[in-house]
This record gives sequence, structure tokens and C-alpha cells, in this order.
Amino acid sequence: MQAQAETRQRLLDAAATTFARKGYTAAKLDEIAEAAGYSVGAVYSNFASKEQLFSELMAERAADRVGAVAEVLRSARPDQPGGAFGELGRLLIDGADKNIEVAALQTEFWLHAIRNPDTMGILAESTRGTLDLLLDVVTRLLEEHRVDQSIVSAEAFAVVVLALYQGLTRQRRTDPSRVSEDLFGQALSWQLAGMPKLRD
Amino acid sequence: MQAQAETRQRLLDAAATTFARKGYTAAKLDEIAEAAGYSVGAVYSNFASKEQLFSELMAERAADRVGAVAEVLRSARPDQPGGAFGELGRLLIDGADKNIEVAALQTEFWLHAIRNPDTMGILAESTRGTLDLLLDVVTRLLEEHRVDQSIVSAEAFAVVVLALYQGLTRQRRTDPSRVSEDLFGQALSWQLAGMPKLRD
DNA sequence: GTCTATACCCAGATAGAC
DNA sequence: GTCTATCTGGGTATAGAC
Repeated sequence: MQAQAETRQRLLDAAATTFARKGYTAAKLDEIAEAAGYSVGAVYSNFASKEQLFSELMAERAADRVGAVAEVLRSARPDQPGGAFGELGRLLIDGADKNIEVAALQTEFWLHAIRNPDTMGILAESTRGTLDLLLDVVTRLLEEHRVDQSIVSAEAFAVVVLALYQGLTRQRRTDPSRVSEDLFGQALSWQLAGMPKLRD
Repeated sequence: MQAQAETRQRLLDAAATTFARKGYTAAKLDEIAEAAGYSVGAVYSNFASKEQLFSELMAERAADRVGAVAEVLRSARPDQPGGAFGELGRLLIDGADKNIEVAALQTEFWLHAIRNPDTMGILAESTRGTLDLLLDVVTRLLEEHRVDQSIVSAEAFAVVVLALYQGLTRQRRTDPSRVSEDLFGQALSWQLAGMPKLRD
């Protein structure tokens, strides 16, 4: 890797954790630079402004956690003890528990995009990537459960899965006792069970 | 209403929209005071600090939108044309479309509570109020659909409904084309249809 | 209780040396 | 390309008058 590119990457990494921990406005470029092992000047040598640093991060990181989600979903074996997707849901919830910064950063992206419509396209595109990762996994799930995909599109289901994941993660942070490790898996299996099926 | 209490209320209202539009750190007390028709001094006569103003808002507003959610759910007549809960989902999504500030403020609350654990209790309590509003409504739904509540608790379902609502709202803002007005209602009806039922 | 004025500090961005 | 020093603006919080 070129020295330049490495600097950029380190700054982006430092920016990710700092923005996640403090929020966009409260995060200081000073702090980001220091966390990356550089000085403020380095930031401005590589990015036009704080705003642009954030935007680039948004483009780079939006699909982040989703990779893990898709990975887990892919390797998941449905219909296990403790309800279908029990294992799956637990893995995802555990991951979210351990890595609060990912959720915080994603949320920070959304708020920023809401307030700066010019950047919403970046977020939409990144999230599109996330959904694509989910798409082939949930397609397999729909097939296994013999769901009629002329009625329930895989795209729609992928969106619902992501929404559930985001919403439950948020509520679990707010009060863990309300969101058991099994809840995500249970909700998923109820969804699948209730969808219209292909005739035999 | 006492003059004092009225000032407080106006400041809280102004704070709500300003924090929603700009975010906690970027929102200026100056701006809030002006929006309320007062000056900065009035803020400090009524609240100890910016932080405390925000905390009080959090306690007061967390259940906000949920009132509407529960109201709609309560009056909703399931099993209508276009899929069960079609009307319901559309009303909720419409509401969210029109009032972006509520979602932004709630999200702002969550991020702030994540970063200031002392205030998480306030958010948890307020959200508890929201869930309580949902609880008796979803209980009715579970009964109507003859769901076995010894397996599926109304509390768990309420949490899932709220999670879905929050997640879909967020994704609809990101890209409306991915979240049709019907999707929330569809997801709800799939959920209910797939839950274990009481025997006849 | 509310206002105006000010103290105090802090952070984004730029200039110029290396 | 990176650093140090600085310019500049702005925002929380307080003091004192009314």
C-alpha cells in the first residue's frame, strides 16, 4: 500500500471510532488526527474538510456490519432447537452487543444524511450494498420455506430483516431485558411461517 | 397555566424542533431561545444547562409519536383489502413521512443516551411508556388471531412491532422506493399468521 | 424571571516551514 | 505530504441591571 493511501486509511479508521463515540459535531479533527497518529494538517492534506471526511467514511462504511449479518445468515442452519433461527439470532445480537460503535456510526450517518440531503444518495447507495448482501441469503430462505415469491419478493423481505435487526439492536441497547437473545430469531421464523406458500 | 410553566413549555417545544433539526451539539441555545420567543437568559432561568434541557425533553417526549402509533393500531380493522393491516401500515408510514422531526429526535435521544449512560434510564423509562401503549393493542391482536400467548408474549410482540416501525421508517427515509406504504402492514400480518395458535 | 453584555474556551480552517 | 502556529468565528455559561 502506498504511504499516502495508508495515511488516508488510518485517518478514516480513526474517524470511524471518533465519530461513533462523540457524534459528528462533537468529534474534533484534532482528536481524530491524534488517534490516527498524525496531526490536524494531515487531515487537510487528505480531505477537503470535516464534512468531506465524514462523507467518504459514509461511502466506505455503510455496508460494514452487514457483511457480518449476511455471513451469519448464510451459514445459518434454520430449524434448530429453541426455535428456528435461534442460533442465528443469538449470533447477530451478540455481535451487536459487542460492537456498539457500528450501530452508533450507522445512526450518525442517517441523521447526517437527513439533515444534509446532498449526502443521502451516498447512504442510500451504501445501504443498497448491504441489502444486496442480504438478498441472496434471504432468497435461499424463502425457497427453503417454499414461500411464493410472486407474492413476497426477496427484496421486500430483505428490507424487513434489516429493519428488524436495526430496530431490535437499538431497543436492546436501551433496555436489554426487553430484547432477549432469541427474539430476533423468533421474529424471523414467525415471518417466514406466516408468508403465503407455494402449492405442493 | 402559570407564566413560568408556560415559558418552560415554550422552551421545551422550541428545543424539540431545534435539536431534531440540528442535533444536540450543533443546536445553539441562542437559536432555541429565539424560536421560543425569549433570550438565552430565559433558558438558564429555567434549566441548569443545555444538557439538562435535553434530558428533560427526553423524559417528556420519548413516548410522543407512539401515542399516534397506538391510536392507529387501536382503531385499525385488520383483514382489509390489500392484505391485513394495509390501512394501518399506510397510516403509520404516512405519519412518519410527514413528521420527520419525531424520528430524528428519538434517534438523537438514543445516541445521546448511548454516550451518556446516566441518561439511558430516562430513555428506557420513556420507551417503557411507549411499549405500554402498544401492549394492550397488540394483546387484542393476538387474541383476535388466536395466538397462543403462553408461547408468544404480548410484550415480545410489542417490542417487535416497535422495532419494525423504527427500522422501516428509517429505511424509508433513506430510500422511499425500498419501503412501500404497504410493507409495514404486510410484515405485521406475516408475523401474526406465523405465530403458534391455540387449538380450537 | 428575563434581558444584555461579557468572560472564557474551543474548534475548523489556513499559512508557511520542513 | 505533514507539522506547527495562527487566524477567525462562534457558543456555553455567568454577572449584573431591570
